[in-house]
Amino acid sequence: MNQKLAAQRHELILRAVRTHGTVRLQELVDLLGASAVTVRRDVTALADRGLVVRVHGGITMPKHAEPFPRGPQSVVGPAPAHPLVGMVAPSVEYYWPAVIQGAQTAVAAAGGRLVLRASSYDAAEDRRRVCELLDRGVQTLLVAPSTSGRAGVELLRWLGALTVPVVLVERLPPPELPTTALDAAVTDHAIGAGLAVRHLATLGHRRIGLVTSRQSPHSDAIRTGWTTAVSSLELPFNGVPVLDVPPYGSPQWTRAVDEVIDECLAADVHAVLVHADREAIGVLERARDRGVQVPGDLAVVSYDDEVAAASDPPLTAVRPQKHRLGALAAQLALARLADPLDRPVHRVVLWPTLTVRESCGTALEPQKGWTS
Amino acid sequence: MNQKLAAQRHELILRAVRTHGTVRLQELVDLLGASAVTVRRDVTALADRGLVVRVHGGITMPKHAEPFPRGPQSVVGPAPAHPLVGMVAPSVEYYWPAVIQGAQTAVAAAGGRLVLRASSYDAAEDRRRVCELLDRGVQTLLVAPSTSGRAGVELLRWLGALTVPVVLVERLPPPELPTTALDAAVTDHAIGAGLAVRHLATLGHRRIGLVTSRQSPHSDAIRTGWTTAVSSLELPFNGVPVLDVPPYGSPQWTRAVDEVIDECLAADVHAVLVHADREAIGVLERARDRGVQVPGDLAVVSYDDEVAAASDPPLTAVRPQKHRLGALAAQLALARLADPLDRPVHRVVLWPTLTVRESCGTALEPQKGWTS
DNA sequence: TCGCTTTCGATCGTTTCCGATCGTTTCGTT
DNA sequence: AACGAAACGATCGGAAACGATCGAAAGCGA
Repeated sequence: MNQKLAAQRHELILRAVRTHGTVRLQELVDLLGASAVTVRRDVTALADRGLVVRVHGGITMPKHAEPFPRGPQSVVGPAPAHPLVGMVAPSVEYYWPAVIQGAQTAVAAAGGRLVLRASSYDAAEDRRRVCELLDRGVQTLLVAPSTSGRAGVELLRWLGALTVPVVLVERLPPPELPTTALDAAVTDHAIGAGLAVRHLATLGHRRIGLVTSRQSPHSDAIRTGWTTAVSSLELPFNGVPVLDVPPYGSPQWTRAVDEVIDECLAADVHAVLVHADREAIGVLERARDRGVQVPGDLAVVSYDDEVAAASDPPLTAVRPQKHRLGALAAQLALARLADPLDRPVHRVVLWPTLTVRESCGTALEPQKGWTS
Repeated sequence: MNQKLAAQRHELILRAVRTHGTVRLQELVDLLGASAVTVRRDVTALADRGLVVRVHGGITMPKHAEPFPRGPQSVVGPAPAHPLVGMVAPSVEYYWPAVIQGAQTAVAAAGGRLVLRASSYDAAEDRRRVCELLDRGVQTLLVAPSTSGRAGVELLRWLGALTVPVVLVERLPPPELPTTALDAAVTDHAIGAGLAVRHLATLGHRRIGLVTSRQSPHSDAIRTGWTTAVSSLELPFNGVPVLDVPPYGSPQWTRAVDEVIDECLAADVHAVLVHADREAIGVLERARDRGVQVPGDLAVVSYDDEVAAASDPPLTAVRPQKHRLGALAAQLALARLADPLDRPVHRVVLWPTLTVRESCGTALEPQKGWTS
């Protein structure tokens, strides 16, 4: 017929699925006079908003709970005796080993087996790894996918449509997909950053800097946590350095750390939160080389307590509960496996803890000019 | 008939097996008009999901499992032999009985005992009840305190400083106390409201009203959920009534409901989300008295599926998982009791589910044409 | 009018679904 | 226990649907 606006097409699609219950995509093409790819686009848009459900070859109404309050039909046969659980972690070098061990422990405790595939912060590779695991025959999945960009949204959409239960680890569905009904276990890194800021504040610091490493998916949360804590404690922002540094060991590394130390001291900032142990240790090393006293001249809190205890001086560190998080995610998956239908979506948030060591100095020297 | 979508076939198969109890595969071939191998594939897929049970030559209903198939799980570490768990609920008439029962079953399953004290949405009384329970010797507490106002903040601060573990139920610390390190189990009422709005939208409504009851602590969350859903679905706001009504049965009740109905019909709004079953049932009654057809003239979704099934017509309702929530809170408390120090703060969020009944007029008779 | 963004459509390679065939297994009857 | 009929599982090929990419057309602001 003639050109229609997107909103009109959506309305017609909804009307059709409403009256027929299920509609074939080809029928929509005839009905709307638009091309198949356009109809597909419309349909995915509606599905993202939770108004229809995509099936191969067409769409149906969203399926909700049965009107008849029948007894828990739940158990699909008792939970398998030896469940095979798959896991896709974006890295096995940094942060994730502890999470993986936690999941491993929990799965083993339930008499099952965990099969791991490593990915590399890339949506396409994440998907390939998941496919491998499905071929391998896993009954449920723990995934920490890349959620950024269009590919990330696409991946989440795909994960949400799998037939095996999926639990997101340290990830939440992006805001474009508000109704993606996946269980998730995450750490509240913003709270963690807040813990560090508050600790430094109780030690008497008022000007507290922040150093994050580029390309970490948690940096954003840490930055917002730092910001809200600083503002809710009514600490000053202006002049306080907030810096990104390149990866530890890269060519520009030393220069970047020097810059951090210089900017802090120049801005009368004697306390910093540094994201990631490696980077914090690097700051410690460089400070020692240059004769900057830690914690005397500069108090340092590390975010992410991997090797912080072994530094010199030992680093006070925010400790995400990675082992517990992994175990929790595995428990969520196993529980969902035992009751895939009636069980509502679970979203669990763990707080990090703060481990106080020596890099902040226990005592606060009496501040001059302590006002208001 | 001719070609059907996979989802349609699955639906028909489920319907057939539900009405007949057991179906021969050949009957399904005739019913669906598909080849035997296709039917077999469908049946296999359904059996994998646990929806039917395969037998030679056909399928049967899955045998219903025992009501509480949950095994002991997730609680790590030795818990006290017979823990005494205290609980303070703000009401024992509305919403809370199911939560209390859930906590009761979980505590009993762990070999402990639950001691309940009822309060009444008042911070001072909440505190008195907690004190009574502490005198009674409880080892851990489930509390749903009043969090509003200065008294609420004060109460939360006090709860956070108690020596026994405290788990908040359906409450979070107020934003003034962002670091109050209490475990909590809450329902995401905003998501629940979104579910209702989306359901009405798929049924074709674009102007969707909202009726909340005053003085309910959940009303705010429901209102924001309604708002975000309406805006993310690009539904209209202007002219759509958003109303507060006095408690059901109060003197102004009838007048308020009349006003709701009048405003809706005057604004061309034929769908409303009503917070709380009682109020929704009141709307239904008044509509019937006045000759307003439900769902013909006005589709109603109730928030909070207590008695919604028994109304006339039965109400489609958003169902917070109260029983599970209570059980979850109790498990959190027991786990904290077993490991009071290292265990990080746990915040668990449950999504409600939507139970579709008749008050919205699903209206679509899905495909006749098969024998009964 | 130009340039930018958004929206829609055509094409192509890939995936998924469906049906036919064939050999094997299971059930009921003798 | 033996037999035949029905049901089952595996494999293959064709057809439809899907996703990705690119390009054209329309809307919008300067």
